[in-house]
Amino acid sequence: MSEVVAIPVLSEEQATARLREHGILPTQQRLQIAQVLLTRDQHLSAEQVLELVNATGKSVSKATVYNTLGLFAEKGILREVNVDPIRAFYDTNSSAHHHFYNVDTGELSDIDSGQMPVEQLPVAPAGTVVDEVDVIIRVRNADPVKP
Amino acid sequence: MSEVVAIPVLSEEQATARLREHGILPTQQRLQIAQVLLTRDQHLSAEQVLELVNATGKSVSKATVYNTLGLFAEKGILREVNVDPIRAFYDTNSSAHHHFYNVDTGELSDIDSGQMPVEQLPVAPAGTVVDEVDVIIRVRNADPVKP
DNA sequence: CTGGCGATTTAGACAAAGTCCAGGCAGCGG
DNA sequence: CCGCTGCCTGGACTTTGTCTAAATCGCCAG
Repeated sequence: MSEVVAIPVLSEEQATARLREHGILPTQQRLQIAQVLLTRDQHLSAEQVLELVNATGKSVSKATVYNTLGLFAEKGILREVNVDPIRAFYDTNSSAHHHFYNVDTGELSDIDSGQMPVEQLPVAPAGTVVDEVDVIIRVRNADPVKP
Repeated sequence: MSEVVAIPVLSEEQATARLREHGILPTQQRLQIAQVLLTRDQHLSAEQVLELVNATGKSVSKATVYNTLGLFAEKGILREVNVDPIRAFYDTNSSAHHHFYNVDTGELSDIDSGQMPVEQLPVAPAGTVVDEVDVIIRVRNADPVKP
């Protein structure tokens, strides 16, 4: 028989509220996605979201997952993180914070905001305004032994 | 008739020297790539490098360009910059510095190192060591008028 | 309740960036 | 000059993401 994995989901009411707060029309599929995503702070790629949603039973198409993640990011529910040139990650913690990226494992983790001093920003190039500041600290697994 | 564009290239001697400094065997193709890349500070995607090299007459295959850029990055001649999930950029300025990324134009520009205060780094997760710190400041074109 | 309409969703075709592979070539050590 | 090792190549392949045309949904006016 197939393995049953409990996937934690947000209640429909909570998900609906989150979407409305951000001016997003809560459709069936968007709720589906919001419910699996917004349960906790996590970093997922689009493909992972697709699998996760479909694992809950109700399936959502690939195109919709991509559209929805893009919409959520635009509306500020999610934050897109670019660390790997081959795929984007979406961070459910949309508050200002930075990331560690383990290049060996591909793991992404948040940097406690208190640990990263608010740095003084340089002036943006003429004709442009700052949109967002991303700090990525790339880390490697420490060699267990070193001669 | 076709337009003739002068592509500045490094001399073969200089390119050879740069490769040897970094412990890279200077083959025909690697020199070709080094000569067009290392003439000045620039930010290029792999596809752009491919076009650029082939525009000089001597052609190099796609696989070799990818392999070589990866090798150069590993050996510290280039720095890989991830700003856009759909393609990687290679920065010929390998010294420590950060970037502005214009999300409207896709333009990447260096941040003068004096303008970006050396921030105190947070402690890396257990079992890992810091490899590199990337700061990307995303900017948008300023709206020319705003009521 | 019913019709209509714009927004949303869908499957699947398509595109772009990058990787892999098997075969051929190059250049160096002997 | 020979052979070994590493390098290069074209082309097939993979992965991630986008596009399209058609079906469906949600919701309001009548």
